[in-house]
Amino acid sequence: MKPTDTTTYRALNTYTKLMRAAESVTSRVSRTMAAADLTISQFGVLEALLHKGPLCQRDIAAKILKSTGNITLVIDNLEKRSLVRRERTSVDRRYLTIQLTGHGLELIRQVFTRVEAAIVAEMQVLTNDEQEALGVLCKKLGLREGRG
Amino acid sequence: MKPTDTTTYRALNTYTKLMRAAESVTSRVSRTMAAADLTISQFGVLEALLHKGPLCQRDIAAKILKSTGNITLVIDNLEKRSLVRRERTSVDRRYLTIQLTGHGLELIRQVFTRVEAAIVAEMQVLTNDEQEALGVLCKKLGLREGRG
DNA sequence: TTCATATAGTTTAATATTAAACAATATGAC
DNA sequence: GTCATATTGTTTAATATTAAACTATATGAA
Repeated sequence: MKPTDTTTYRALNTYTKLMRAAESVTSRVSRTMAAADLTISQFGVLEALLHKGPLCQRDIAAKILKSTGNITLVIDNLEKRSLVRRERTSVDRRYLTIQLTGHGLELIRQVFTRVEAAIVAEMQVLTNDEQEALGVLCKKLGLREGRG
Repeated sequence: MKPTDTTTYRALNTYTKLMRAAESVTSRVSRTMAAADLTISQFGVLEALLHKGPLCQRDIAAKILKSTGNITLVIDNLEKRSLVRRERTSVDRRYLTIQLTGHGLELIRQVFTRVEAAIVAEMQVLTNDEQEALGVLCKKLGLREGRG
């Protein structure tokens, strides 16, 4: 094999394994969300609100890496279930502040606890050092430019 | 922090970085596919056919981790563009063998070359050893049971 | 043979997702 | 103030995705 081929081969292999791992872990962890009738996006929004407090839709979109159009729909659906509520900001009337309702807070606390446990369980196949190492490597890959 | 908290904290951190890295890399690499008017799924199907030869839809579904219903649609769309064709197997008439057309083969070869280059570029932020290490860690995470 | 069961692929209904066009509001130059 | 430009969120149209019900075919036991 020429050096270029080796390089390509290694890169493709690593890429494939990264993608498989992410999809595999996501699909298992998301079952916990589905059990509470939450999609991954819905969980992402509620979790952002739980840990960051009230946010405008644009910030939520940036946090969960979805389009603002999509966030409008996700919030619509959460609002129908009274898990969040929209509040127009008085300072800048373009903004909507999204807040958890009491019911929403209660739900996301419960579900987050279970999702957290699922994630911990997933990561237990790696030692502490391996987890740290994986984190460092992933961070390097994520650092490049571009949406995402 | 109690030991349990440290464990949880580390697991959540690693999980988040893994997801971010995967989404980030995917979103950049998929631009190369979009430039050829291929979705990630369409590219996945064509690439599977390129490297594994003709496959039935069930095997394709397993390969790209999508439902068989979805594969039906993806193949429909590729067939409309004359990139693949369906052929009923004579041995077992339930199976459809999906084959690349000449046009499809030509396209996926070109696009795969560009996607490959994009992936190599992404991975160049890591040294060879880091890529190998990442591959090993990801493989461990992907090995658990369950869909995906 | 016949019937129960399994498997491949399709269809349907519900939902998710995006890009792009749009409305409402804000900001800043003049 | 006024107008050009930015920004926030919504809508629309096109597509993607899944689960579940369904059709057609195959397999194997009695």
